[in-house]
Amino acid sequence: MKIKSFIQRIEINEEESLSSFIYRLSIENLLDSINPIGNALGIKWWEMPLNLFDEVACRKISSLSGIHKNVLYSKSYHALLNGMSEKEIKMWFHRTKIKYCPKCLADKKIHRYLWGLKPICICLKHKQILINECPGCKNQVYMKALINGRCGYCNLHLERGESFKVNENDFIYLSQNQFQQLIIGNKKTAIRGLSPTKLMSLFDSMFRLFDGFESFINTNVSHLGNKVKYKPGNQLEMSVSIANIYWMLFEDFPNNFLYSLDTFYKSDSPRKKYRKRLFSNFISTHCEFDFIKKEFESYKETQIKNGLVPRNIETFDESSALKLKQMYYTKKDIYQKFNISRGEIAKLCNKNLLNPKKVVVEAHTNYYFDKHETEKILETYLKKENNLITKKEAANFLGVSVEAMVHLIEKDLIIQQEAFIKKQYPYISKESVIYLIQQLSKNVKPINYDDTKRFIVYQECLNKYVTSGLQIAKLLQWAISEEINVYSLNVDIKINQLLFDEKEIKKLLQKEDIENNGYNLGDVSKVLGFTDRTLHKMIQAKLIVPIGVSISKNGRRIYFFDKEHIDEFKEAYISPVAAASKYNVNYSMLNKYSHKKVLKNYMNGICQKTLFKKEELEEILMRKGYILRGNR
DNA sequence: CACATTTACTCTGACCAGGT
DNA sequence: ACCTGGTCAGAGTAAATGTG
Repeated sequence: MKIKSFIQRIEINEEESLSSFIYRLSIENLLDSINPIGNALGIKWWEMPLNLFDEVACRKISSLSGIHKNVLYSKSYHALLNGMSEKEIKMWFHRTKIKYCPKCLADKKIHRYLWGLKPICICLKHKQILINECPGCKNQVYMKALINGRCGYCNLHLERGESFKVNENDFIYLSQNQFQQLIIGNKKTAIRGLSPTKLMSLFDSMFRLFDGFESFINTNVSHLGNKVKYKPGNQLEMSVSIANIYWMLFEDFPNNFLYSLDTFYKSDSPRKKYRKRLFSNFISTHCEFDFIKKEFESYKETQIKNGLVPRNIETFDESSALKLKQMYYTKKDIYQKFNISRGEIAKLCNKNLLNPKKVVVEAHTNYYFDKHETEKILETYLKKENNLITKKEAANFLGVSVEAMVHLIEKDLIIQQEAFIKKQYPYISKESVIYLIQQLSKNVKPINYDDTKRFIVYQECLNKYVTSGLQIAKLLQWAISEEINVYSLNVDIKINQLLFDEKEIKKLLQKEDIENNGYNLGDVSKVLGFTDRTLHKMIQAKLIVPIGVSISKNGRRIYFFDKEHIDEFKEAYISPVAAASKYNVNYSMLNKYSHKKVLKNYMNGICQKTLFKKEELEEILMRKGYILRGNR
C-alpha cells in the first residue's frame, strides 16, 4: 500500500519533534504501526525516533500532512547534524530511548523537540528533571508509548511520574537554561561564541576529565547524586554533571576552572595523566577553546613555578624541566655545584638559613631552592667555611704536631673557630695560620747549611728546654717580637725546621724564671754585689727577708727572694765606695760619718762592710752643702 | 680506640611514553 | 588495564675519614 496523503490532518505543535508528529499522524489515521510512513519515506522503523529526517523526507511528509516542509524540517534534528563527527553525534542524540517531563505530557501527549537531545535533562517550564523510564515498571519508554501516554509494558499513565524539582537559581537550572537557549538559536546568550556542537564536545571533554569527581557545587538535588559523570546513568546525574562543568567554565572564569584543575591534580583519581593528556589534546584541537587552553597552560606554569611536578619531568617535558631548573636548585644541584655535603645542606635548612620550597608529590618530598637567594647565602657561608681548617691541616701547614696546636691557640697565636654550621669539633681559622707564618717570616733570617751547627733546631730546642718552661708558643712569640733571632734554611717556613740561638733562649728563660719565681741566692748576690756569706748574715739579721725557703735533696736550704724586694733594697741602700763616686764626695769623709755615728751603718754588727741608707746619706750631704736639695 | 661526621655508593618509589 | 625500560632525586647505608 502506498500512501499519497492522510485524510486526518493534524497540526504540528510549536515545540514538538518531527518524529513525534509522525507518530501522532499515524495514530490519528488509525495505522497499526509506523511502518507504512517509514516505507513511504524510505526510513526503517527503528530510525524513526532518531528524528533525523532530511529535507527530502520532510518534503514527502509535507505532501502527506499538508504542513510546510520548512516547518517540518525545523522539527527534525537533521539540521543539527551539519558537520558533526560520529563522536559528536553520539554526544548529542539518544537512540530509541525517550525521556520526558510528566507535567508537559499531562498537558499534551507529544514528544518535545528538546527531549531528544542528550544534554537536555530539565524541563525549564516546570523546573523538573526529565524522566527516562516508566515510573512504574522502570522500563524504557518508547515514542509510541509516550504518544499514547501509557507505558508499553505496564500500561501505567506516564504523566503520573514523579520528578525532582529544580530551583531557578540553581546551577542545574542556569546551565540548562543557557544550553537550551543556545540550541533553540538564541544567539544573544551564546556562550563565549561557541557553537552548540563545540560546546557539547567541550562538555564531553570536561566530563572525561572530571569523571567520578564529587560535585564542586551545591545543588538542591545534592542528596540524590553528587558526582560528575562522563556517562551519566540518569538525567539527574546528567544535570549535575552539566551544572558542574558550566560552573567551572562559565562562572567566574577562570577561578572556578583553576580551582577544579587544582582539585584534579591533587586527587588520586585513576588514569589521571591519561585524562590530562586527553584534555590537553582536546583543547588544542580547536582555536575556539583557546581561552581555556590559555588558563590551562598558565595553570601548568604555576604548577612548575611551585615545583608541583613529578621529579622525572625532564624525561617527558624538557621545556618545563628547563624552566624549573632556571628558577630552582635541587639538593643535588647544590652539593654538586657548591661542593657542600648533604648533611650541611640539611643543617642549613634546619637553621632556616636556607628555605627551600618543600613540595610533596605523591610519596616524595621535592626541595626547590630559589637560585638567587641560595647563591647569595651559600656564598657567604662558603666564604666563612673556607677560612676554616682542621687542627690537623693547620698543624701540617705550620709544621708542628697536633698537640702543639693547643698551646698556639692558648696564646692566641692562632684562632680557633666554631664552624658556621656547628660541627663536632671546632676548627682553626686559616687566616690566623697564614698571619702567624707571615709574622714569623718577617724576622726569619736565611742561613747556609754550614751555619746550622751554631744553632739549635726547633725540636731539639723544645726537648732540651721544655723542663725550663719553654713552650712552642713562647718561642714563637719571642721570635715575632724579635727578642730572639730565628733562622731558616728554606724560604718556605715550617716551624719544625726553624733554627734558634741556644744562648739567647737560655738567657730569656732565665730572665723569665726570675720574673716568675723570684731571685735565688746567686741572683741576689749578683744584683747586690755581696757574696753568699754576706747575704746569709744579712738574712740572719733580717736585713733581707726571703719569701720562701725550701730544702733540697741534699739537705741544703734554697732561698727565694722577691725580685721587687731586692730591687728596692738595692735602690734604698748604698755602699761608701758607690756613694763616693755617685755624689762625688770623699770616701774617707763618708767613713768618718759612719764612725762618728752621724750616719747609720746598717751592716753594723753583721759584717765588716758598710752600707748606708741613701735617703739618710743624701739628707746629710744636703745639709753639708755637698749636693743641692732636690738634685739627687 | 670510640665515636661522630662525611663520602660514595645503592636502593627505592614514582612516573613518563609507548606498547600490547 | 597492565607491562617495560629509562630516569630522577631523595633516602638509606657501609666504609672512610676526622677527632680527641
